[in-house]
Amino acid sequence: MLQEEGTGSAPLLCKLLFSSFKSWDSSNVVWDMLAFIYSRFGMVHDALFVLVKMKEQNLRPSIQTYNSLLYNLRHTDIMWDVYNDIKDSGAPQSARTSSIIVDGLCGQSRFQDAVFFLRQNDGKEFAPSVVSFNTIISRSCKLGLADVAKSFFCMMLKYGILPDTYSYNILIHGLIVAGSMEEALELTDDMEKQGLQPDMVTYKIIAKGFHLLSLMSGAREIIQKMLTDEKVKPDLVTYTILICGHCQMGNIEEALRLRRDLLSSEAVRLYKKLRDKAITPSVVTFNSLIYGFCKNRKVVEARRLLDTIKLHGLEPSAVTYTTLMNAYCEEGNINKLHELLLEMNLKGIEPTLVTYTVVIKGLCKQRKVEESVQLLEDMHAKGLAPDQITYNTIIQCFCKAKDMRKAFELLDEMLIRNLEPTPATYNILIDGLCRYGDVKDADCVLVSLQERNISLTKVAYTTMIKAHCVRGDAQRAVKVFHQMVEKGFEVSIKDYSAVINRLCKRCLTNEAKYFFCIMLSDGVTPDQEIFEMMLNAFHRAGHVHSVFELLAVMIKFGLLHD
DNA sequence: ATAGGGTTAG
Repeated sequence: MLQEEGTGSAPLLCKLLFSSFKSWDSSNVVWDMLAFIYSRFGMVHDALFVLVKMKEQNLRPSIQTYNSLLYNLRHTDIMWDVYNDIKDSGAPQSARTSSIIVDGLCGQSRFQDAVFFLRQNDGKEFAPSVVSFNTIISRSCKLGLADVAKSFFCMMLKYGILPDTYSYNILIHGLIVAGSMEEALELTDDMEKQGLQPDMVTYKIIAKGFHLLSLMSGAREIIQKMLTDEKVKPDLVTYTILICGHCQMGNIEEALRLRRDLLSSEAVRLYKKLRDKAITPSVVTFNSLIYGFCKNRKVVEARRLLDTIKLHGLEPSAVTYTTLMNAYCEEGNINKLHELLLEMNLKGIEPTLVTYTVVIKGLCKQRKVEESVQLLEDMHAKGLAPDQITYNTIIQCFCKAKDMRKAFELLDEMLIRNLEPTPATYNILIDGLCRYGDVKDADCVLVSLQERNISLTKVAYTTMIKAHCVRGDAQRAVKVFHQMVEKGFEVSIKDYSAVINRLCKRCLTNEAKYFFCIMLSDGVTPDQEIFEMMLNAFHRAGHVHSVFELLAVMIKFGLLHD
C-alpha cells in the first residue's frame, strides 16, 4: 500500500493511524512498522516524518527501524541526527548500528572519522564487531592502502575479535591487488591454520590473482585444489578465468582442451540428473575463446565461434562483435568489419565505447579521418563518452596525415573535456612532430611536459633519441639519453646499441664514436654486436685508422679472437 | 549488513 501511495504520503497515513488506532494496544508496533517500511522502500523523508509523530506520542521506534533508516542515510549528515536519536531514546544499540556508521563514514571518504568512531566504541557496551572491522579493512584496500588494511587486521586481533572468512578474503584480495601474491598465499595458509577453510570466494580471488600475473600454472593448481576440496567445485567463472588466461597467452590448444572438459565446463551431469544445474559455457567464455583465436590470427575459426554461440542458444554480445571487428580491422578487412556492425545494428545490440573505438580505428586505417571525427561527435551526441584510447586513435591518424595542428586541437579537446591524456597520447604527438613536424617542437613539448611533472614513459625519450639520431645530432641524442637515465628509467646495453646502430647505418661515424665514448664513460661494457656494427661502418666510410683504433679497444675487452 | 567473479579497443 505504501508503495502505491508513494512519497509524501506519510502525513495522511499518520493522520489515519492517529484517529483510528489511538486506543489500540499494539499502536507502538503499528507505528514502528509504518516507519520501518517507509525506510525499507527508500522513502526516507516519510520515515523521518513518522518518527517525529512517534516522538510526539512518546512511542519508541525499534532498533531495526533505526538501523534501516541509518543505513539509508549513511552517506549524509542526517545519519548523525538518527544516531543521536538512537542514543537519546535509550534504544539498545546493536553491533549493526556501529558497523553502519563505520560504513557510512568510509563512504563519505571520512576515513579518519571512521577509525576514530571505531576506537571510541572500544570497551563500551558495543565493542566494534567483526563486521565493522571488515568494512574498514575493505575500504582501506579499495583506497590502495594494503598496509593500513593489515594494521586494522592486527588491531582486530588485539581487540580479541577473531577474523572470519570475510576478513581473510577481503585482505587476501587487497594484498593481491597491491601486488603481494606471496603474502596473500601466506595469509591463506594462516587462514587454514586458524581452522577457517578457504571458500569459493577465496579460491576465485587467488585464481584471478594468478591470471593477472599471467601465472596460469598457479591458476591451474588452484583449480586442482578445488577439485580435491569436497565443499567447493570449480564453476563456470573459475574455468573462464583459466580459459581467458590461456587465450591471452596465446595458448589456444590448452584453452580448447579445458572447454571440452567443461562440455563433457556437462554431458555426464545431464545424464545423471536432467534438472541438475549444469555448467554451460557463457557468452563470456566464448568471447575469451574468440579473442584467443583472433590473437593467433585465426579469424576464420573465431568467426565460426560466433555461429557456435548461436547454436548454443546464446546471444552474441557487443563484446563478441567488437572482438571480431577488431580482428578484421587488424587484417585490413574493413568490409567485414562493417558487415558485422550492420548485423549488430539489425540485432539491436547497442555498440559500446569500445565498438565505436574499433570502428574509428578501421576508418583511420583507411585514412578517413573526417569520418572518424564525425563518429567522435556521434558518440558525444549519444552520451557515450569517448575515452583516451578513442582520442589517441584519432590523434595518431591526424599525425599520419601530417596535420599536427588538428592533432594538437584534439589534445586540447581532451583537456577541456577533463580527460587526462595518457603517456601514449604524448608518445604519439612527440613521434608525430619528429616525423612530420619539427624535431625542435618535439623537444619543446618534452621539456614542457617534464616541467609540468607529467608522467611519461620511456617511449617518449626513446622516440626523441631516435629522431635526433636520424638527423645525425648525436649531442642532443646524448642529452635526452641522460635525461632518460636521470628520470630513473632502466637502461640496458640494448638502448646504447640502438643509438649506435642508427648512427652507423647513416655512416655518421664520428657521431657513433662519440656515443661509444659516452657509453664507456657510463661504465657500460660494449658487446660483440656493437663492435661489429661500428667496424662495418668504419670500413664502409674508409676510416682505416678508426678500424685499428677500435680493434685495439676490442683486444682490451678481450673480444677479439684471431 | 561486511568479501570475489570472468570478455573487447591504443
